[in-house]
Formats: sequence, structure tokens, C-alpha cells
Amino acid sequence: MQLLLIHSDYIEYNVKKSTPVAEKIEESLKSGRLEEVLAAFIAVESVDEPNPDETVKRVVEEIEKVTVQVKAERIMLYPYAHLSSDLSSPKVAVSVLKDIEKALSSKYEVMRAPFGWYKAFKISCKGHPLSELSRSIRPSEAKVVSTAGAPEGETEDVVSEALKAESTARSYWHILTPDGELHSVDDFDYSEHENLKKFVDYEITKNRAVEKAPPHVELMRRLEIADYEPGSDSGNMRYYPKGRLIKSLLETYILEETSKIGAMEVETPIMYDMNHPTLKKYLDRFPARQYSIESDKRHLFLRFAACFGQFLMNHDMTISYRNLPLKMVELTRYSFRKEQRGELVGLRRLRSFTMPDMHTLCADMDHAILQFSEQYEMCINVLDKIGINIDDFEVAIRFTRDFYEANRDFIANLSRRVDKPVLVEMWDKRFFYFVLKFEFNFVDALAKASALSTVQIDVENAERYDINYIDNDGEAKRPVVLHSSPSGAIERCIYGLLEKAAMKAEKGFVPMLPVWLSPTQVRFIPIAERHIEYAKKVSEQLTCRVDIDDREDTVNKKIREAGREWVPYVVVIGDREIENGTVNVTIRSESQPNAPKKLEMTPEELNSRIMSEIEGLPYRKLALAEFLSMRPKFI
RNA sequence: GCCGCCGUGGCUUAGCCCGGUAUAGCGGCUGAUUCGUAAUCAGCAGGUCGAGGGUUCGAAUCCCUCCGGCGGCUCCA
Repeated sequence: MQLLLIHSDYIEYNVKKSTPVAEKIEESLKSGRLEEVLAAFIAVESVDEPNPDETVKRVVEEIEKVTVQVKAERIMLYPYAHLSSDLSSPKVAVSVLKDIEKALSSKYEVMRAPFGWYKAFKISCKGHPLSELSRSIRPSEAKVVSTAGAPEGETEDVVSEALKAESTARSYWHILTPDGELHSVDDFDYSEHENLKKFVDYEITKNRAVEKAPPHVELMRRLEIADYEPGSDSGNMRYYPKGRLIKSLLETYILEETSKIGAMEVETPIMYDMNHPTLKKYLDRFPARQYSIESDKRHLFLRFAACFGQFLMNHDMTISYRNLPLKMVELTRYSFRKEQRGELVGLRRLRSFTMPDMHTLCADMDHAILQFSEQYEMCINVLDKIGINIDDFEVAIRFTRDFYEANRDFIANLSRRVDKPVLVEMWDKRFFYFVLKFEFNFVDALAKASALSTVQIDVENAERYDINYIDNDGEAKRPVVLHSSPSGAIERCIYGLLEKAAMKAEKGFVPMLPVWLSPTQVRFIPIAERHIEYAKKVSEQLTCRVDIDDREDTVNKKIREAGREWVPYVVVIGDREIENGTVNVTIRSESQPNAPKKLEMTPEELNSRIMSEIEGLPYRKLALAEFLSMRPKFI
């Protein structure tokens, strides 16, 4: 059975002439019209003959599923022999069609175009991504496969052309070394580049051996950063105060950095009209699945990046060559991608996430390449400040062969800058909207890789969105557009930091977050109740996030808990401190398991030490009560 | 989405194979203790055993469906 489903404003047909296999019909069936209809073009095939009932059952299920999905009200069954070169006998075909009609008509308004007639027909396809679907239904396998060549299991989703293209794209993989040489992926000596090996395995050979849960999942909960939210859809997390604090600091930091290079912060809607002509085409070029929502009249989808909003804005702007490069940035809280269930993991892969999305309009390719280099540099620095260093990620650079031929030196420099070999993927032709992109891929405790920062040179969307600038000769010209996410998803940065800490712990180091991101920077532990007041007084001399463990527990227990919370500086306060005015500080970053590094210093010294560590980075106050006795438990 | 494993008070968990409404620790509350660097002691409260259906006199336990989590496939910020 071959099935072509088209969600249409209307379909109408008129019988013209009978063929030798025509079924006898009443006059009233010689023409028909349905509106707001799912048109099902059907070819019954010879393979359906042995078990027509099974075919009927499954095709009915399939049509129903799509009908519900697109919210169609009516169904037109339309025999269409041209879908197959291996048709069943007309007799079987007619009986199958009648059975389908019977099964569906209990629930929907169904019309069946007569079999075996030449018919004229008019159809008005709605044109949203779900509006055109094809299915092959094969007996015995009990599986539905798409005829469009998409992998199995994707047929029920909105599958963009870009997703399909990706499965047919031909990639050539190489390792690019800082000297500019391309090496074979198979023969390259990875002995000094263990992580690159893991990354290459992950990207290409796809062999994975681990069966553990990723460490960050337990950590994000234990540290009360984030958690699953069963009341929402999978992949939509809740963030506790500490998690919100960390996210907020990261968001602020990235916006500050993009502002430094002249990006203008904007805000655009999170939902868009699926039938908007420009967006529809763009949907087809972006490899992601969307959440779709039904509004009163419109069929909307939730954005998966800030591209649309900014491009639509660019379209309406008057831009002079003097304004270039023109940068706009938005922190998308949220971007939505309806990833497949099995792809979701903790904070690594989500269905809603926060991502800085910056776009740069450049006069031409030369300028774009210049900007690309600058932003490559910025991404390295941003991740470094966040706490993810060059050693923690692997670089992937992807480009078309043409681009490579024209820019060999430039590309070699990308490897030189990080001073290590990088993975290269080269396409013999352009499948996507970009000709060049890089990603920084974090390789986690289980040898899984995920992209963080990325910059892409887009040669397609200026045209698609009709974005132009006026050059000095007075002519309107198309800019080249850069897409950039300096840090990648904020949640994924947190995932990276937690995984990195877990890997350190595994190697026998004491795990912690960067001081500027630690929810508590200094914990005061008064020995007895009478020391609380003094602790409070000293804490006021510090200009960072200090809290006081005033609970009625033993000092030992409070120390242990401060350690479990990864507090960078722990200060025990008792009679001695009151006497000599100093504080006894345990410094986590210099401690080893079972060997705390303790230092006696004045409150001023402690404060200036911390100030120098967080200098130039965003700061926010405590996200929770200063006194631990006042804090609720979230987990 | 497909395949596999898993789902017991807020958290970690015993019991499940061989059906008889549940075990312990942490956390919470109350009391005692006011303590100098990785869990002070005692008492109390807290569970429709992920949800729904089925088998049975009886289901946490056996069967089915669904939901959620993890792993694999696939995919990405």
C-alpha cells in the first residue's frame, strides 16, 4: 500500500471518463468536494493481496493518526494508481478502499472518489510541514516506512528537508593538525589526544560502551540546581534557587560579552505562524523538530532558535554599509526543540533550553570570515571564563569542499589557534544553509560529546528573508549572515561544569564549581550558639555570597555538609576567632580528599582573595536565606 | 520514535523470582546535648508500593496498557 496524505483547504473532483476497470457508481458520486480535509491518495499493491484486512487495519490507523495530528475534520479517499508500479487487482483494490471508508466513516466525514475513472481534480495544499506526508505500508513487517528516504521512526514527526538531507549527505572526515595538514581519521595517531579519539568515535564510528547514568544527573539534583518536572513534557526542567542563580549569572555574563563586541540585545516572540511563507521555507532548512500549538485560527510553532525573530526584524530595518557588521543578540529563554524521547538526558539534551543566539550581518564573505575569526576567539574566551577550557572540549569544523579550496589557510589557523588537532567534516556539496561552521564539543565522563559554542556562515537566509543593506554605491546588497552561540545552551554549560567536576573527582581531586558560579562562596560555621552573632558580624565584612550554618548540629556535620555542597571557602568561628580577630578558612580548591587545606587569615584578606577570583564577572546576592536554619529543602 | 533495563514515604532503599496491604537509614518534627574540621543521642510523624486495567478469596509481588527515568539506535545548542 502506498499512501500520500495531503492536508488541504479543499479538494474537489469531477469524473470524466471510465476506464475498463471502473466501478459502477451512482450519478451523485460523479463529482465531489470536501473542505478542511485530509486527502488520502491510495495505491493498493499486489503485496497487499494475501492479507487485505491487515492492510486496511493499518492504513486506517495511519490515516486516523494524521487526521488527529493535523486536526482535519474530513477525509477524502482518492484511489491513485500512479503511486505504485506494482498494483493489486482492481477487485481487491476496490474492496480495500471500501473497507477503509467503512472503518473511518464511523468517526469522520469521509468521501471516496470512484475507482477506475479518469477524474479531474483540484486541491489546495495547506503547505505546513505536516501537510504532505507519504507512507509505505508493507505487510508482515508491521512497520510503516516513509518513501521519502527518512529513517524509520521519523515518519510521524515533522521532518524537515534538512533532516532528510543530513541522512543522505556525503561527509568526508579528516583530522586537521595545527600545521595545516589533513590526516586520515583512521590512521591518525591519537595517543596524545585521548579526548579527540573519544569525540571522533562519538561522531563517526558511533561505538559506545558505557551503560552508566551520566554523573551530572545525580549532581544537578543533589546540589539542588535543577530537576525533572513530571508535570511538564519531558525535557522541560525546573530550576531551584541555586540553579536559577547559576543560570542568571551565566546569562548575564554572556550578554555582557556580546555587548562588548557591539551586539544589540533584542527580544522576539517565542511562537510563530507555521504558515508564514518565509518561515515555512526556513523550517525546511533547519534540522530540528518543533513543538506545534493550535491557537484559535493559526497553527503556531515554538521557536527553536532566535533566527526568525531577528531576521524578520532585519528585513524591516534600513541598514547602511556603515552599520556593518551589524550584530543582534537574544538570550532565548526558551528555545524549544521536540527532540525524540530517547535523546533526552538530564541537562545535556533538553526540549526547552536557554541559548544566546547572536546574528551578524557582514558586507561580504571576506568580512564574514574576519568576523568568524573574531567570534571564534570570543567563544574560546567565554567558555574559559565559564570554567570550560580548551582542554575540556574538542573542535569540529565543517565546511563545503569549495569553501575549503578557497580558504585553506584560514581554516588551518583555526586548528593552530587551539594548538591541537581538530575534527573536520567536509561535504562535497552544500546541504545546509551554511558553508562553514565550527562547534566546540564537550566530551563528558561517559565519552559522549555535545556541542557548546558554535559559529556558522550562512549564505542563504539573507535572500530568503529579503535582508539587504545599502552599499556606498547606493545599491541594495545582500549581506552574509553569521549565526553564533558564544556559549551554546546555558543548561548545557552547567552540564559541562558538573561533568567536568565529576571527572575530576574520579581522578582523586576535590570537585567544585568556579567561585563566581558557586551558590555559596563562603560558609560560616559557628561552633556554638553564642558564636552566631559574631559570625554574622564578620560576614558583613565580606562582599560576596556568605551564609551561616546556624543549625543545631555538630561542627563535624556542618563541615561535611559544606563539603557536599562544594562550598569553596569554609570558615569555622569559635572563641579563638573572637579573641584574635582572624578567620580559619578551609580552601576547597587547594584541598585534597581527606587533606583539607586550612589557612588563617583576616576577613579582609579572605575577601580580597575572593574578589580577585571573581573580578570582572557578574555577581548576584545569595539565592537563599543567609541562615541555613531558615532554608527549606528542595530535594 | 524503536529496542533493553528500571520506577516502593521528601531522598536512598529491603521485600518482588516462590502472591497474604511493607524494611531500614537519611531528611522533617519533639526533647536532650552547645560541641574546634567529613554524619551526637532518644522519641514521634510520614507510604492509595509511578498510573490505569486484568487474573485471584487476596496483588508492591503475576499479566496487559500507558506515563516517567536510564542505556542503545538516531540526533543536537
